[in-house]
Amino acid sequence: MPSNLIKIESTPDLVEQVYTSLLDAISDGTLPPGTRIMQEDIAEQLAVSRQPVLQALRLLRKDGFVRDAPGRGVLVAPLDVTTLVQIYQVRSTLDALAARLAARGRYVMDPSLISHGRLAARGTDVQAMMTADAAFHNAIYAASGNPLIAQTAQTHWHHIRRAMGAVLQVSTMRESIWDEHEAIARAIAGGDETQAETLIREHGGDAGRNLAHLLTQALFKTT
Amino acid sequence: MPSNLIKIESTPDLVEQVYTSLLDAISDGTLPPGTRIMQEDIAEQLAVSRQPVLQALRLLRKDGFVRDAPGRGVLVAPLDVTTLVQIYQVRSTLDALAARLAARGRYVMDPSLISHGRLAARGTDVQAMMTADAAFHNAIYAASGNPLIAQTAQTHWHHIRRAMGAVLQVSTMRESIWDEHEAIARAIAGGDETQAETLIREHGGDAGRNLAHLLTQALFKTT
DNA sequence: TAGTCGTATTCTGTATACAGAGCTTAAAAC
DNA sequence: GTTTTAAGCTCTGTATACAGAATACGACTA
Repeated sequence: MPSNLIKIESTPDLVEQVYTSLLDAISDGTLPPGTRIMQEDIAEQLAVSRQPVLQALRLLRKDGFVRDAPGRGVLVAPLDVTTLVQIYQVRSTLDALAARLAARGRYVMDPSLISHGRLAARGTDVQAMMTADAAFHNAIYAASGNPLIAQTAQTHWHHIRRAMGAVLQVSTMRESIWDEHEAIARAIAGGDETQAETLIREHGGDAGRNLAHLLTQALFKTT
Repeated sequence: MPSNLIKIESTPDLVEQVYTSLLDAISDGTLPPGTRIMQEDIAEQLAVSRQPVLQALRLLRKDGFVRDAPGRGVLVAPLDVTTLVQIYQVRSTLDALAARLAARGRYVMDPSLISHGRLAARGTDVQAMMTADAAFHNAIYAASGNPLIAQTAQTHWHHIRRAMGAVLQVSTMRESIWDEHEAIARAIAGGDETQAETLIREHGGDAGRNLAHLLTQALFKTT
């Protein structure tokens, strides 16, 4: 029996659902930093018992999205610039590793990733810009052949998305980053590991400094 | 009231205890790869209910120490060389980042870390060797000022420890690595970021290749 | 009026109870 | 004898129940 059937593995798993639901709410700002989270509230809103909520919160705590408020349950983790800079440091490094590995394999990227990105960058849909950016970087992670990179970066991505949402500035996603992306893709396809690594490291450094700067301003403004 | 009392914060937290207990057992080989884990067994052995065990297993799954065996609960993750190489890739990269940051701060390492390491390397206590090695690298992580690095590396450390246990070879920890360590420490103290990064990257690459090689042999031998 | 003690409420973490899904085994049919 | 089907068992995931800890509020005292 050849059977090219797709494996079925959609176990609903309430914990997983609660996890993604809360993660989305935290990432997109529905649950702002500092919000106190009570298990019972969440459970009621999602129409499940407290049990899956408890477990999901524990996972979120491990990822740094919520933190303990001893005696008062958990809080949505505050957004601070220091943490963001640290995340960017690690992310840029992993990006560099992924780019090097992808270049070693002379990975040729789908050109539509870049053209779509340019298109989004010229528009006003911030959501689309972020999606295109993520797609570009995810392609490199996948090409690296090391799933650990993608997995780690995925978590970072949500943190960054949260910071971006707080900044609200479209300028974060200027179109010139797609020139950088294109250069990176070229270096990878050409097998120039050093060049690819250098370019993506600068790229990440710029993005990190930029976002940190904007976030600082945003936090000052509201204070 | 001056009160120099130590802050009390030892919440026993059964989940945490079960987590570390299981993690230790997996890391040191008490629970070998492929072992089937049943919640009820663990709960009974640790004299807790199934609830904390369930949550601890979920955390371990997120870290990659156990994996789903649909319909049969969870299994201790198998040890395969590919995964180990991937872990070393990420770990080496993070080490390089940490070394660069530490060098930027011209961090001067406690010399006893190295002298103790040399002492351990000359002995036969494998446990002591691994502890000394971990202490050296952790010092660099701490000096980097980026807690995210230490946190991620901590998980990797347990994976590596597991592989080392399977290899059982003392030669893994040859004394010459402490020459490398010393050179790294010197580069960091001298503020030579590039040198520190290069050295620790080679160091990690060597260690990774070496361990992967030994693990391959060990796995073949038992098969 | 201010401070301190006590009580009540609230929320978490753990234990027990329940229901569903999958595997195993045994029996029956071809 | 082999294959298929059905029943029983086992194990997980979720819900409910229970107990402990911390906070907040109110009353009492100085």
